[in-house]
Amino acid sequence: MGNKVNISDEVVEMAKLAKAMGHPVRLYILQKLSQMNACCYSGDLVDELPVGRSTLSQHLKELKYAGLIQGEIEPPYIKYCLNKENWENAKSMFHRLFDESETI
Amino acid sequence: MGNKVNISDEVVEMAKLAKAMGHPVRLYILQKLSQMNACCYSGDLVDELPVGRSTLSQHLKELKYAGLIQGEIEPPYIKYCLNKENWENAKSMFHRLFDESETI
DNA sequence: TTGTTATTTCGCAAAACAACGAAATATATT
DNA sequence: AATATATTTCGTTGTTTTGCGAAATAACAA
Repeated sequence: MGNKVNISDEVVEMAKLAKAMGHPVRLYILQKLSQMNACCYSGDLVDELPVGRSTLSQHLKELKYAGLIQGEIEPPYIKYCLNKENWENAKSMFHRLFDESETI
Repeated sequence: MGNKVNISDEVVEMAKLAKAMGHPVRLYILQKLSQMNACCYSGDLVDELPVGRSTLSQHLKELKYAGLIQGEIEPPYIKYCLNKENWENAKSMFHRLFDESETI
């Protein structure tokens, strides 16, 4: 009894993605970037979002850490875009999760 | 300038769902429940997951709070299942997010 | 009533998160 | 060299999360 299962790497990885998506500001950014393959600058975001520069920077850092976005230096700006490969991967993981629930 | 946007209710709601999914134990539970419309008992889970009873209970509480699962009292057990309506809603929100990124 | 089983709530400690302003960095311009 | 712009890092503060064991609850059985 009590044979502990070990949680699969996929579940751990997906939980990390979900956690990164689990804040309104971060999800807003992802939504924005996912629309028509847009990219944006930290300065654009700080103008439209109700958080300060340093706070926004932290959120961007977390999205980067989770692998969902990437920043290209484009002096004097940093251009942020989705990390497409990882985004596609995230998409298929969430797809799998929700499609397993299909009533057959 | 700096006309702050207000983050839509949908984004706030979806962030709440993502947050609830953002822990390996909770995601494991959701995955399990989503497979073939299964339900389970807290006792089953505590046997297979590497957390104590009270900790597991907290995780179940959070999933309930987010609306993703529901518990039916079935003495002496409590049977946990997905909250199908909200699960379908979550599914379509995540779908929308990821499908906006389609390269057209 | 006393005990048993399944689960939750409480109280606590440690860690992580969210937010801010000030200072630092990096790159261009004067 | 000094200044300006865009962004990040640092230090701090208050809040939330995660985890545990002990005690509480709820339903049933002896």
